[in-house]
Amino acid sequence: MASKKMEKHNLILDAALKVIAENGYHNAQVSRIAKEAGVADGTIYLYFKNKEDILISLFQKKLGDLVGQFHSSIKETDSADEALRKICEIHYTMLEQNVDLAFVTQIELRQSSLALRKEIGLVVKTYIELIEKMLRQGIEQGIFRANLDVKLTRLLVFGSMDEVVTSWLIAGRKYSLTAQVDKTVEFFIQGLKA
Amino acid sequence: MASKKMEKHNLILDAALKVIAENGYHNAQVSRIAKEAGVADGTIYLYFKNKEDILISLFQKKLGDLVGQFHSSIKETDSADEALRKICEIHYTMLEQNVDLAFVTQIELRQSSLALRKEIGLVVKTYIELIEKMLRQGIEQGIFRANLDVKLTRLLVFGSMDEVVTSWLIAGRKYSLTAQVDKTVEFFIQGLKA
Amino acid sequence: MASKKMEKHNLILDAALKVIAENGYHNAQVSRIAKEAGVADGTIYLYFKNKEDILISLFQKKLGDLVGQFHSSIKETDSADEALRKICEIHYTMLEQNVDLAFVTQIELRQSSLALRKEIGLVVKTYIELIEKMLRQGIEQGIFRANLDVKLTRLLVFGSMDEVVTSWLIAGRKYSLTAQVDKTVEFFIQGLKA
Amino acid sequence: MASKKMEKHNLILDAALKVIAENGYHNAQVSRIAKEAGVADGTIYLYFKNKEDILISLFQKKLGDLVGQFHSSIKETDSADEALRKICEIHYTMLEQNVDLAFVTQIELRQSSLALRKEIGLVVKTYIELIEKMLRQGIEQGIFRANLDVKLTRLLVFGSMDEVVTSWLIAGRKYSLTAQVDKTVEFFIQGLKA
DNA sequence: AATGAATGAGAGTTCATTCAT
DNA sequence: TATGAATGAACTCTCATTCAT
Repeated sequence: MASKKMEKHNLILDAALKVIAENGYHNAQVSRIAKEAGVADGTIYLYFKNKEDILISLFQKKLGDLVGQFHSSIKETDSADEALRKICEIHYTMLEQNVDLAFVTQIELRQSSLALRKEIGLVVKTYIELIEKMLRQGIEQGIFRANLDVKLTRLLVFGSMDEVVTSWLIAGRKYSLTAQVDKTVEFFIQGLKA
Repeated sequence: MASKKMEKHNLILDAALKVIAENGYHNAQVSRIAKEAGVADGTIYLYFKNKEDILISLFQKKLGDLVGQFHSSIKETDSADEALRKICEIHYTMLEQNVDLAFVTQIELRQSSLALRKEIGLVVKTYIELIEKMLRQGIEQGIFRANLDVKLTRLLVFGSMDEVVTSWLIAGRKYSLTAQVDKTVEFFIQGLKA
Repeated sequence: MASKKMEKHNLILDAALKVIAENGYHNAQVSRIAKEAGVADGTIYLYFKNKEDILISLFQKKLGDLVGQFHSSIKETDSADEALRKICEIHYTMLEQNVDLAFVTQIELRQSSLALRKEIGLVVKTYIELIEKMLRQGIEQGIFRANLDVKLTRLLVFGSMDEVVTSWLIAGRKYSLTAQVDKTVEFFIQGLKA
Repeated sequence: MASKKMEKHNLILDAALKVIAENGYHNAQVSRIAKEAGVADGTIYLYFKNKEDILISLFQKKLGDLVGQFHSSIKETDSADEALRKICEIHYTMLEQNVDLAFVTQIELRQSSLALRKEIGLVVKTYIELIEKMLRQGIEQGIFRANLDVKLTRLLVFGSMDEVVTSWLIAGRKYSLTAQVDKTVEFFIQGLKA
């Protein structure tokens, strides 16, 4: 029962992801999503409160999955630099492997309503706090500088990776995103200094 | 003649900036901008092709002014680390001093159409190339690592600063953005390493 | 068999009355009535042709009951003025004692479709004919004026009482409706004349 | 200027009256009213806040005109029975001469939303208060019984006439409404008594 | 007999853009 | 140049009804 309900729920979310990725946020009409999912327009509203609810659910689920990946991949026993590498690796790899998701999260959903962007903010916050935790561990482990402002640095780290992904998408995915992990991590750890 | 035309042109752009900052992108109707500018709706179309053209012009002009600031502030003779500091300082200070502009560029205009975002991309690209130039100089001057991937690193640097500004806005501007310059630059130069 | 069928039939009608009284005609969705009756949406359609059929049945049954009351209360041997008093008394008392029914008949069902209002008209007609009969008897008994236009007067009598009930409901039932019987009947019989 | 604006305002109101009278309240779509008025759908919203606003304006204006008729026709010097006759005469005659208006006020607008019905109530109240004033004068003049409950009686008088008009409409306007004035007034004044 | 998930037609409203003045 | 009244396409959501189980 519950699984059957969830099945159609996911069916609609997947359809929404595809439609937004292909047509852009502003051309993702409910009727188009319904058609892509193979259900009637009204059926959408049996599973979602309104259009915004679809988008919020989409973001929460897909990005929640992503954040889940981080949590399950990074062990407490990892050294902070290993953890940092894993974070960057998962971040780049996952989005490279799910281009639709990447487009939707990096480009399309950013055009959305205030309410949606607030929800997005909440999910992103979880991720940013994961980065912060990693930074704190690095300081405790003596691997990272003790005078780091972790609240600021977590933004610098997240913002860097986020910009790299967006730029890769906009430029047309002409190179491997995953191949940028090493250099990105090296920048974080070593900085620019000769 | 031409200057009179430019006067009203600017009048409309300033009105657009104010209206978007106050009401958000999705509530910035042409009629509202016209009212704020003190002209009739139709007059807008004597100076701009369509609504998108207003926004593109707005971004080009305001952000162009900003990029101009960078070019005039940074001298060829600056050492790369001095240049990097200036870049970050101007970036943070200018946006802290122009909150309307900050909101519009960081939050509101990102909800816009593909065409606008492409235009934004062009202006931002100029800035990113300035960062790249600074990085190259640093390498030549032996201040920055020779093995830097400048195409990647320029994104890491820009993305970091961009995220810090956005986060500062969303969080409600509860602290000084300019006060983050030192730690930001130190992160870029020293990295995380203990 | 038949009684079992009627049981659920009535169950649904009672649910409809309650739902309309509580939520108003425009918020009395079939699904809400089904829920109140404790049956599935589809079950409704085993007992009623469509939504309008529920409402028509509701009105016919409930108002039919009311009209039945009149017929059983008024004896052939009553003098016309006694009969008139009984009619008014039952009219006011029954609706005062069944506020839900009063709201539904006086306020909510009047917003309904043409077809329903025609059906309502038929039931009301029976009542109006009862009033007419009473008037004829009064004339025969020499109690009422011989030159009365009974077709017109029955409307004047019904319309008066109907308006009093509606006004009492709209004003918030702040006084006793039954207490208006004496003065109403006196108006009918004596008129305004000093 | 103002008159030009009012012209179109009235144009739309007249179109609404016609469309509602011809198609019924529930088939009076905004697009249909616009077409009847010979304007674009959007133009409607330059003159009215929303659909309900059209209907409220319609009722206020048309019924306001009617109530105005009463006030201008009835002189202070009229004896109460003359005034009563005038009220009934205007009531019946005006609606007989404006069948569209009669249909809309007696039948269609009663199916409308709560907000509209509240507005209708306000206009009707003015009329009912006029009836009350006439009754009070009759008592003062010694023409009407001193023991009349004017608050109740005004409803009896209004309800009677209202029902006669509605019945005349529903029955298909097969007889003259104006011809009912004499007998209606006689009923009010003399009552049923032989 | 009973269920309830699925259907899909239908309508009010906004707002960028035009064009007669 | 400037106006601003008029345009009309486009889209979300509701809910009575159906039908496979």
